[in-house]
Amino acid sequence: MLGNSRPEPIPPARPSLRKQPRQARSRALVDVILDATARVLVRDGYAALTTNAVAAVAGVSIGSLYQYFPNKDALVLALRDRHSRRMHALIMAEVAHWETAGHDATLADLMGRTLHAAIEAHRLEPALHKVLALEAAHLETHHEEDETDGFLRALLERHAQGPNPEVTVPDLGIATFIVGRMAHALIHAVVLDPPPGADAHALEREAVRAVMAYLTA
Amino acid sequence: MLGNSRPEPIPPARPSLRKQPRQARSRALVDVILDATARVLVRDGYAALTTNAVAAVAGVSIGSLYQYFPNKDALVLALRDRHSRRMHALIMAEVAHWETAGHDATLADLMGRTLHAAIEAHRLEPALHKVLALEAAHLETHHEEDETDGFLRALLERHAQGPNPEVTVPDLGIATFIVGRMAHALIHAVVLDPPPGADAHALEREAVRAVMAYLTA
DNA sequence: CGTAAATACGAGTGATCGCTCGCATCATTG
DNA sequence: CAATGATGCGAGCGATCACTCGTATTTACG
Repeated sequence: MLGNSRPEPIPPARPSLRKQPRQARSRALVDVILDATARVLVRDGYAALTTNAVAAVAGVSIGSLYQYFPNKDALVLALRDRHSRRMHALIMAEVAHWETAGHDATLADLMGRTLHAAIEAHRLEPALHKVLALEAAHLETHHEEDETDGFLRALLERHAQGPNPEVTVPDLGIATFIVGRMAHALIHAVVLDPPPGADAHALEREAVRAVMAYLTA
Repeated sequence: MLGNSRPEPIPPARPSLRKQPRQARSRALVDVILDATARVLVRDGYAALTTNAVAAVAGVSIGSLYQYFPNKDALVLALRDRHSRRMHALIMAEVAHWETAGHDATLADLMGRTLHAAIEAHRLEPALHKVLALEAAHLETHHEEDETDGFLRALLERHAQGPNPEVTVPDLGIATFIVGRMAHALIHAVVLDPPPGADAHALEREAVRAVMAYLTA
């Protein structure tokens, strides 16, 4: 025995949780730490985010923090994951809600509802979302957008077929790409950075109009 | 005399150049330092950007660097300014070029040319532009976008008047906002983050189509 | 050429901060 | 009620890095 009793011989490429919190108190601890991370991030920005500050704001010891997060980036990544999951859940709840109700909506209707749901989801924690989008963009990208793109593509394909297609775009792959980027940018613009004094409803209406105009031009 | 001979009693809010480079060699030095900043930024990212590294890559002393830049942020800000000015100059050269030639182009034509010029400008130093957009977004915003917005608004206004307006959008203020964000996002998507295997020309065409579809829907 | 100003230098300093480690406390299990 | 593992603690280490300051070199200019 060479005395090497490390439980993790090879650190995982994706820095996530170092140790699984088993008991209830430790699970609560992880949540409290992520809450504190969000507060520091929103209040002081990424540059001022130190592990010591997070621990202090969370009211836990720096040692406890490192029981569950291998490094500083893991903290932000975990927070972003939690935030993404919450937004995604919100959107999917909306979508599920329609499907129980009437079917066969027009593309304009579906797109309007989808964008509206996405916009509402962005209003969950807009300040946090803005900081994450602005200052955590250099961290490894996650798959939120991939999922969104899949959803979008399916929606477009469904309405580009049949005898009277509503979607008149030449290339569905490119169209998905363009619409994805457009929608993302417009949602952020409308929710996180609206021009001063503008009406939120009008902005949303125009964002939907922009997407639909492209698809059905 | 209390011996306080500091030339800058109050540090400027905007950290720019600490001292004006007067001689040719010092002007060259500033340029070399900004070049080095760009290289380090592109190669290693913002997190790894240290003033010592920049000085080393530039082949100058750390002391010389601080003769002209009051702090690290000033370095990045100055680089971004230089980069913006170069891009802006490229675009304006294009615009001036049309105006000497024929007039009275259609909106679709003008918008296509404008977006094309912007896209070409983004191809100047795409890697640098990407890093700046992604990792220097938290620094104070500059006025590049304000200028672009002014240009855009003038363009729209010119084509929203008269008996047969090409622009059919309800509110010009909102339209400028929407088009500005759309164009910005699509240009970045097309130049800095195109989907693998996609044709650059097709992407550009669709970007223009998207903008025009919104304006003339 | 002489002198003063401008420029260039780089070792070193002070402060910050990510992270460890040895120990205390709490929960679980038999 | 042990005994064992899980959890929690926080002083402090080690490394990094922005930035200073005293000095050396170069240029401008009469």
